[in-house]
Amino acid sequence: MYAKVIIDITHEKLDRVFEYSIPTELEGMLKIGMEVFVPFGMGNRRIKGYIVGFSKESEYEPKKIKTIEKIVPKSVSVQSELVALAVWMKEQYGGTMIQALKTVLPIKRQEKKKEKRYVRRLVSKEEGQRKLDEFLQKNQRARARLMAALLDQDCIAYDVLKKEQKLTLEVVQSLQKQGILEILSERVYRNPVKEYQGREEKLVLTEEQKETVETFLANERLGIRPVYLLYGVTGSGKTEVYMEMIEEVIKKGKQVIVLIPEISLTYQMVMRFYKRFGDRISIINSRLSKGERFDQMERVKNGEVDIMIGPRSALFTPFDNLGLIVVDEEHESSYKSEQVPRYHARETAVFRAKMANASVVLGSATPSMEAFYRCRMGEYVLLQLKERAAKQRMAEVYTVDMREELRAGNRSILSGLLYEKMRQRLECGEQTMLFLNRRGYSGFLSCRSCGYVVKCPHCDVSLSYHNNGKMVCHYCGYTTERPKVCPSCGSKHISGFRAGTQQIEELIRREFPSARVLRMDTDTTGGKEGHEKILSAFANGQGDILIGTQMIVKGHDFPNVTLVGILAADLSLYVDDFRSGERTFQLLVQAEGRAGRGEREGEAVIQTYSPDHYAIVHAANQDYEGFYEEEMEYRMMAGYPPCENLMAVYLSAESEDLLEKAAFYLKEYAKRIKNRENVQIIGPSAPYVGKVHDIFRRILYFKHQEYGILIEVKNKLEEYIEINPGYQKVRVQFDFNPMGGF
DNA sequence: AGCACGCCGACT
DNA sequence: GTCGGCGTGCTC
Repeated sequence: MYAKVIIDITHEKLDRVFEYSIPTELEGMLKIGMEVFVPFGMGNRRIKGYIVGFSKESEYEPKKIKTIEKIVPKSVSVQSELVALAVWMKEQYGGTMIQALKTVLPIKRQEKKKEKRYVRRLVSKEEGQRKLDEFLQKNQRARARLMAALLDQDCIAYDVLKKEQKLTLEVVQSLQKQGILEILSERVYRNPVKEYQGREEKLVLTEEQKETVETFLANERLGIRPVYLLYGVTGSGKTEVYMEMIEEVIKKGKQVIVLIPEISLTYQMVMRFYKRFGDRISIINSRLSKGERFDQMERVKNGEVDIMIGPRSALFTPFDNLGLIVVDEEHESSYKSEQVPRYHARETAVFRAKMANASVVLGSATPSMEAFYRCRMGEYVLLQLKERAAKQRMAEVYTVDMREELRAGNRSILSGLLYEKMRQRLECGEQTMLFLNRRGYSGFLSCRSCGYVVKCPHCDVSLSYHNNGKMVCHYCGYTTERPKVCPSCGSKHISGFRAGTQQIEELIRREFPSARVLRMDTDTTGGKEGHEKILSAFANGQGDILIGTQMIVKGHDFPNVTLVGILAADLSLYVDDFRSGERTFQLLVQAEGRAGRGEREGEAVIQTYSPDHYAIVHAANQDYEGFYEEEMEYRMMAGYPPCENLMAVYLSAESEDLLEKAAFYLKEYAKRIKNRENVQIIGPSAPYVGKVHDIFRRILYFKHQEYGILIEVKNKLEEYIEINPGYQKVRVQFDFNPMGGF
């Protein structure tokens, strides 16, 4: 029996499994995920490693195989659980073991050890110069390089030296011995939760909320820990329900992970948890530096934390007694990783919870087709909140057919109805949100005469027009001047499509000169702080109208908003993707849900060119189940998830020729292996964006009812690619049940 | 990452 | 010749 071990040294070259034999005294005691000490290298240094698998036969020369020394004392089982999770992820989503392990154990000792080392010169410039001459004379080139660098700059980061001057630690240490320099290390500890404003008094739950919590608690008492789908309309107080459940779980000494989509990690949300649970919570987000994240993980390991809140990576928090995982807004596409392994945090949460015997609560006002389907199949338990927490009515929704507006002679972006309603709001001092749906759309520049569209020369997408007169590629950042005449036909009639948030802002300012207008999109707001500022300004009543894209739909509660206008509701409908209907429905319902959260009732106006599309009709009626049924029919007919499973294979290469060959042969190979299982193969096709950064891309799709069959196909293809040298220069990635990731 | 091996210039 | 420093390659 041999064990496959990953060595705990962070280095590309060592990023693979090493085989070790198992001594008799450890036979039967070793499990996947355990930490063991192994002899490594010619000096047989004792190094920690992780067991990731076993095999009867060795693939390596048997006489060179060494033996595992022992199990690391009190090696926590947490990590073993996470390594097992990585094994599962590798199998489910493709990629290498290292990639999976790195996802699951993102910041291990590396950060601790690194602590960011600096090298500082101790001797005077003159002394240094003398040393430099001495090194040069002795032909000690590496030392001379180091000395020269230190004369140039008194204090330099060690990794910079290593990279730019190609120096090794040994060289630095020899100068340290001579007293020429010192090695410093720096460590900052910062808790991202800044202020503390006293405890929040527990809100009184509504009957519905109580019932929901009671169901959870009853199961909990019986030790039944299923996956719940908490389907609650917008404003029904799902967070209150989570907090109630969380409190119960941590009372029993267990820990909780709360996943939230990156964009809704608002200050407001964090403070709610903080007020309720104090500093036993920890938050990670992408703005945190690696060191800060490491500190948070240290707090977890020291048992200082019961609740971890964060985006999908928070799922890998090393709790050793996990009791509950909450996935808020489970339908959000940000739960799907865009890097290998392309895991879905919802599914992965369900698996981790199963391993740890914990519950899962998925929450959404517009559940994903997957989650609701699983409820219908009896796999998940449905918990429902049909009413808003303060009994407010849902917004009254009006649909405006923009084609009719045009026929009636209105060429404005605003329909007559929306204009009129906005005017009323301004009069009575209530707020309006204008939501621009521009998913899969950017403000491109086109020629009215010949139809030419200005495109990026490196990527297969149209360039976006920015206010400063520049054209920018959103994929590679390529920037160019806005052409004055059409590069193709020379016509002067080349102009932008007037539908960006900027254009809308200008129009609104013209139409309502007295209104205070705020705008929020990626261009205007410098990162998260900027968003926060604009949102809280609007919440504080420092604006009458807020214009924005997807982002304004999330997070903040705006009690004074009584009107939501949705512009170009159907723009997201015609994206080439089987989820476009679902995504449109979700966007619209979430946007409608912003209206009427306070005391006054809300209204929403949907402007669309396809008022009869079922996604828009059901969104206007705020009828989730109606939408679900109809969407499900389509998915069933077309064989899309969740009825069947879909595996996308993304291929990319610099040479289009090579790429096409690679795709062709991969398909041919797949045909040979899959026949007995009746797997449907589609493609290869060029994706919506066929070229990025001068790298060409193709997609192959595999469809089958059984996820397991697709995994088999994946494993075979991975093997084929590994063996076949023709794929050296072709990147291949697998994406199961994709969410538009290529 | 760390260790050995082999190469190369400098010094005795 | 030998010694010490430096670059390279390997680690089950």
